[in-house]
Amino acid sequence: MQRDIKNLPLRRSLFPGSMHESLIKYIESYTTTPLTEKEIDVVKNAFVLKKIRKKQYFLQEGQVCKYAAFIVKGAMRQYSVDDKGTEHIVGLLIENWWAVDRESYVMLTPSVYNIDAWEDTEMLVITKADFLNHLSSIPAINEMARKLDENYAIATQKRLNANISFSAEKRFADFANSHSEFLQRFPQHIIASYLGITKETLSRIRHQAVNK
Amino acid sequence: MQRDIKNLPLRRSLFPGSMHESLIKYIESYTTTPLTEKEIDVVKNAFVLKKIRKKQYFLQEGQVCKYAAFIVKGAMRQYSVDDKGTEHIVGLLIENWWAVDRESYVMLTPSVYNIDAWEDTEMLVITKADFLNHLSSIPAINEMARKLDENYAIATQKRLNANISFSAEKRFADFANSHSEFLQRFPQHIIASYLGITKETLSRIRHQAVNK
DNA sequence: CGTTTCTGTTATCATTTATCAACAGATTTT
DNA sequence: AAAATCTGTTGATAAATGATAACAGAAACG
Repeated sequence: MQRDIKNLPLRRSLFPGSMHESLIKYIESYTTTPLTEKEIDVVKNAFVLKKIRKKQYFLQEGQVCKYAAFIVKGAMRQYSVDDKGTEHIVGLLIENWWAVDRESYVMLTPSVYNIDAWEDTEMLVITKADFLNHLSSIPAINEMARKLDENYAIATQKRLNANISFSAEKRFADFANSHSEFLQRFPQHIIASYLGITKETLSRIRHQAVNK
Repeated sequence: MQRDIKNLPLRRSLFPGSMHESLIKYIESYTTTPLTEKEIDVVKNAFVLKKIRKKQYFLQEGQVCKYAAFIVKGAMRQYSVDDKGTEHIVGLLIENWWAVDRESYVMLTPSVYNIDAWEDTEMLVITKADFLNHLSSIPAINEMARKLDENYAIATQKRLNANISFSAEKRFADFANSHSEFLQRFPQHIIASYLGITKETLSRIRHQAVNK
């Protein structure tokens, strides 16, 4: 049985400097105006360390997505489940990505997605309220958030275009080219679902690709 | 032959008040802090009226998308073209929508998409430079831009999830429910392409749906 | 007006992909 | 160590969708 995230204690890091380094680096990679010392402290205090183990839920369908999570270490997947119980992967998430259902987090509506940990995962999480109270006045943070939204919109449109335009074989080839890191972290049936095909079809596609 | 947009003259509206009303209303619908009189003037002067006729290109594959366009009246489509010359519709755009390839506009890279007018169309356009120079200091504009990106990212993810999760029949049913206005503006083969299926398949799906 | 283009339907056949089932090696759990 | 689960493959068959072609009414065009 998977345990629910709400049963786990939140706690602030005992060593505030160590855990947040990758987040600070990440933010600064997205902005022209570097963070001041004060702002770095604000960020470190606003984000809270949370660890979840493999198979544990970060978000379950029907819940409001309370946290946005920056993944420090680990791997997660975001997916919907249809009438027949089949899972459809809409996102694969690893280090230096964000785990959040933006629709639910922003609109405070129940999510149609599940997010769970594929590997033991360490995240830095923040609620919408804490974000608004502590971070929305920091220019670099806003700049990053803007660019993230922009990049996300662009990436999702590309993926959509690939799905309506290309064959399963070409979609996999493109995916293997641009996201080879995922191939090593997730098994084939997860990749297949991400591409919108069955695991059997992907297995055959790969086999054919070898003989070319 | 389709004429290219760059051959057409740009001109500022002779009656600055009349043409920009829908844009001002649109902006204010997205923001909590209303525009000041001065800001309204800045907006009216920054956006330039452009009319294009049916079938004319607003953007061609290979070009950098120089303009972001707010559609005042008319209908457009955004699409890619594959090896075989088949068009794949990635977006259908009508009044109160934006016509722009965000990736190209933001990154200044050549676009992989075409955008053309399906009906005679009136737009208010702005270059990235003019946006940065004149509008980026207006809080309401930034608030709107943020929310637009947010909404766009959410909507595209929904469409992507539908594409990897649902049958063509269900995708069309959902589309007909949530976007009935498009059914009246665009012919079936355009809708089919938007859904990622052929026009023949859509024709059969619709016929089956009647007998249920 | 006649002609052309556009739109939508239907039929036939081909291709792609899904479904179901069985299996084996690897990994995890107990 | 044994049992259970996970992962990937393969075969047989079914279902969904695409490709091609032909056709007819509607709309646009010269």
